[in-house]
Amino acid sequence: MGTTQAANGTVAATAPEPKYWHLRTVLVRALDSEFNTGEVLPNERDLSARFGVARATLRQALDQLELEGRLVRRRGIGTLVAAPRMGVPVSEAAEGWPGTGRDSWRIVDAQSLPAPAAVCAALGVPADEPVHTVRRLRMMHGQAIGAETLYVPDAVVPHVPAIFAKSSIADSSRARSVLRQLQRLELDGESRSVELGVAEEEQARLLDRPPGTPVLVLTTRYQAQGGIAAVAVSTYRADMCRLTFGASGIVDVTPAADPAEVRTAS
Amino acid sequence: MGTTQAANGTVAATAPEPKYWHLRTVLVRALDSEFNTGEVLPNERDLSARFGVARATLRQALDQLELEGRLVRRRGIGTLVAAPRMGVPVSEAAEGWPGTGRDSWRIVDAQSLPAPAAVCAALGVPADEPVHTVRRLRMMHGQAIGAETLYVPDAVVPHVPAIFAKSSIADSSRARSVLRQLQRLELDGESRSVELGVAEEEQARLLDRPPGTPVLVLTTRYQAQGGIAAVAVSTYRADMCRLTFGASGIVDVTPAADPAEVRTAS
DNA sequence: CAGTGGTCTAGACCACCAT
DNA sequence: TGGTGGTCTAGACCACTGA
Repeated sequence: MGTTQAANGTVAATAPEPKYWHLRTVLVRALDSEFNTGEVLPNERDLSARFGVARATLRQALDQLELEGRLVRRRGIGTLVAAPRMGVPVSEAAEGWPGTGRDSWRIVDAQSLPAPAAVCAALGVPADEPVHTVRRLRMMHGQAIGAETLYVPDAVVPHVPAIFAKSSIADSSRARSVLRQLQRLELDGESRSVELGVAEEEQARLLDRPPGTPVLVLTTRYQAQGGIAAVAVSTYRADMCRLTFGASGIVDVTPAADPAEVRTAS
Repeated sequence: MGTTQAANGTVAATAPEPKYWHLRTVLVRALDSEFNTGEVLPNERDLSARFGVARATLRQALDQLELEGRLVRRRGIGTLVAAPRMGVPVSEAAEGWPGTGRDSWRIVDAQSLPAPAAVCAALGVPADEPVHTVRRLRMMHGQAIGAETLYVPDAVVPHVPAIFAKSSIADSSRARSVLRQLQRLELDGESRSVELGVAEEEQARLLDRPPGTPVLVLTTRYQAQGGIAAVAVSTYRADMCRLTFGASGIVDVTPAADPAEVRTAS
């Protein structure tokens, strides 16, 4: 019962370990030793019966494992053992100006819109001034693993056709124009930050996940012309990604394996 | 009811938004407009009654907000509005060899132990060879926000007193000796990666949080002497931290404010 | 002690997928 | 159509905090 009763009958003063945490531990061991990537676990009702707990309690344990990227749950299908997370390079060498390196990005669209207040402050533009807002997806192994919104003030890319500037019509050719102009600028440096977030409706849709999905939010400030010329806010699926920074010559500590099995499937 | 009924009476084919997600949206708006950092929300039973949902459903919404770092829940106390996350520098300039910059670290202990298999592989040592294992806490505003385990092979720090080498006795003077030796080495570069994890018992205890707490796992590979000389695995509290990389001259996009209010308060 | 969040239960219904 | 995970409920008890 996850109880605190010691063998001799005295009450231990330690910590009454929650059932769901104990369950998680048991499942971790099982996953490590008895299951392979892509295998289907018994369904939740069977599992909860087998462990003698309520389904809600079992689900609490599965929630943890999913947060850790060890499980993938698919409605109507079952609970699968996830492949190890992929390493996603976000280092200088791999990117430079967004889209420089031969990364796999898929442009969604672009329009001219007022940016969030925090972004405007960083860019040094008035809070209500429209800026080029480019949205694109980071693809890996044929999967959308991240969604990025790039904010670029008009003044930074003056040669973008006038038809596009100030227009709020979503268009992907505008996106290409903005990115081309950006790449001509000399980049002084970048600074990045990472934090945990949850996907709101918009991002969730782009990543093909339900709202509330945990994501790693990567904010990049591109420095050029003596100031911050652009800001990118990228949300990466926390279940699938390990963001890698710095010297690109080095590879991972975590086991390589071949990703894109469970994750890619269907 | 978070229903999908359209105004004209037809059934919309869109998505039946879950109650807990709708609740979260409502609460986010309330937090943004009507609450200040440190304020106490009504208790869960009142809130769930007020919104006409079961307590479990309300808790699902609060779980999301806690994951986003907007709320702090304290058993026996209540649910408080959290301060904005702190920016935690993990850039080259701020660190170099661990402990170089005037960061606030608190040494816990050190011993000689076999490292995890993945770490051994990166260091290029046999899986069962003991390495110096230094544990320390990253402090900020008087709070432990991260716990780090640093792995250093004997060969990299040959001048560490022989009493320490190969000894598995936990000791903080050994830690200082290892760190001193490390800082004398010329550092060629570093590579880092960040992913989402949950705190196991050990880390959870160090961070004064319950097991299962979401953390950002930062893995750093220090390159020196033509190879990887040391590996550090740091776990930062995801609710409190935004990890910042790169050029240290630049500050945050996200609002500064004064952290260390709710978070610091006992 | 009373009040708070944390855990757990047993059951219900829904949305989705394969067949 | 039957099986899966996703949502939601109403209620119970526990662990911790502060007065």
